[in-house]
Amino acid sequence: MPVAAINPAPKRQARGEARIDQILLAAAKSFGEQGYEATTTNGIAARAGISPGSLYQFFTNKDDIAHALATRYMEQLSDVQAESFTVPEGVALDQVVSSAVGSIVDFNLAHPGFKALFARPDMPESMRAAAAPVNERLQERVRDMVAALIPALDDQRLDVTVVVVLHTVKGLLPPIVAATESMRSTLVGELEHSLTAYLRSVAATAGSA
Amino acid sequence: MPVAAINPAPKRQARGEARIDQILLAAAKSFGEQGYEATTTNGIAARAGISPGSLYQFFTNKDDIAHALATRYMEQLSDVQAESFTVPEGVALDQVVSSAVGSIVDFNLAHPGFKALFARPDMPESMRAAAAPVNERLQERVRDMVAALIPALDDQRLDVTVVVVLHTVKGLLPPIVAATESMRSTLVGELEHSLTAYLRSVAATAGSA
DNA sequence: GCATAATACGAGCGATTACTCGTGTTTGTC
DNA sequence: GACAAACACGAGTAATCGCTCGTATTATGC
Repeated sequence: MPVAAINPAPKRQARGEARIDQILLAAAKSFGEQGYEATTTNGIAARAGISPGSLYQFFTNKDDIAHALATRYMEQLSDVQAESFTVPEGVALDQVVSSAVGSIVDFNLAHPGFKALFARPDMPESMRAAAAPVNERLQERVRDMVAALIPALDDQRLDVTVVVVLHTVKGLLPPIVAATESMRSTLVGELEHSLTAYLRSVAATAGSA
Repeated sequence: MPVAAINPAPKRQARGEARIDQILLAAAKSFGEQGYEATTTNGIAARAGISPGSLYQFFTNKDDIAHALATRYMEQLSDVQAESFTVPEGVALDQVVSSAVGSIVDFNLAHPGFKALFARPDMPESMRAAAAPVNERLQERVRDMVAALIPALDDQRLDVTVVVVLHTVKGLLPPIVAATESMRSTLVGELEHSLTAYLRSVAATAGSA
């Protein structure tokens, strides 16, 4: 006989799928506004317009919500990155950087909870696990992008460069998201400026190793 | 008659001063390891080797501990910055950057709680208030440094440049602190590389506005 | 030595929070 | 329409945490 499923996954009805969407949306807003710890599950339920009990029919605990949110972000990010992170041959470095930075910033603006899963240094262990796939995915994409831009880089230098690029973006996302619209575009431009200057400099010294 | 002091500050004995040091040290370690929210006041007390009641004879609440820690960091930072952030005339840009980055990294390694007050984007409001003076102080220093390095920058461009520099460092501090020693020096070098490339690029376009 | 203030203790209080459970309602299937 | 499964509710529970308070000990000034 087959091992009995501990949690026989219920067959979701359309109502249930809609509830899940509401819950994840409410959670994303709360995470983005107050951070993970300060967000209460009862608060998420209230914001989603349901009772605490209903929330726990779709998610086993608070971490599970963060995990589901991260998974969803990862899927949506894949779509965005498929367009904006590929490097067509013969395109200037600053255009590639601009495209990638733009898509990440837009994604953060459209998904307010994202930065809580991506740009935060000291998360509780449980949440770090939930956010890990998102970070790995981003790292791979940035790695491919940098490798395409600067083919002369050996693997070690490539790794270090990816860390610098990724964490530079992480560091600047909070002020960018918090800024007013005009200030935001200034900051985005300056982030692109910084990354471009760095990558050009890396490229200039890549061959002479 | 004078207004009665609500909290007549007790005259600290040598014992009391020593306790305060123990408490702040324990708090710094806990904040650095687990973050602010996950750190419990009873945990700080236990780590400091005292009872919860004793802790509250020196601090009115948890925020007060963070505030005192921030104040202490600010004083110690002033000493460090006085040496390493001043820009002697005729010194190369990359040397100034290297000195400043080195001092900030060393400070973080020596004071494990610092990054919880400096490099974290989504803190609770109460803690943001405690950390604000530290951030302002750093901002001023970086501003002075950049202004000395690139005198041609107008005020607006200067502000933006400072934000980029400061948040780039913020973003890279977590991986730098977490890295092993050899990886750490590589990352520090690369952070200096990035900042230098960016500032040189800013300097190159500063006159043509 | 004596009075006063500072330091020390730790059990426990009040508030908060993640999560449960008993019960009732809606939806899909035949 | 009948049955089961999915959905919904919200008061309640157990555990945690910041903080208090009554009491005991140690240091200081005279």
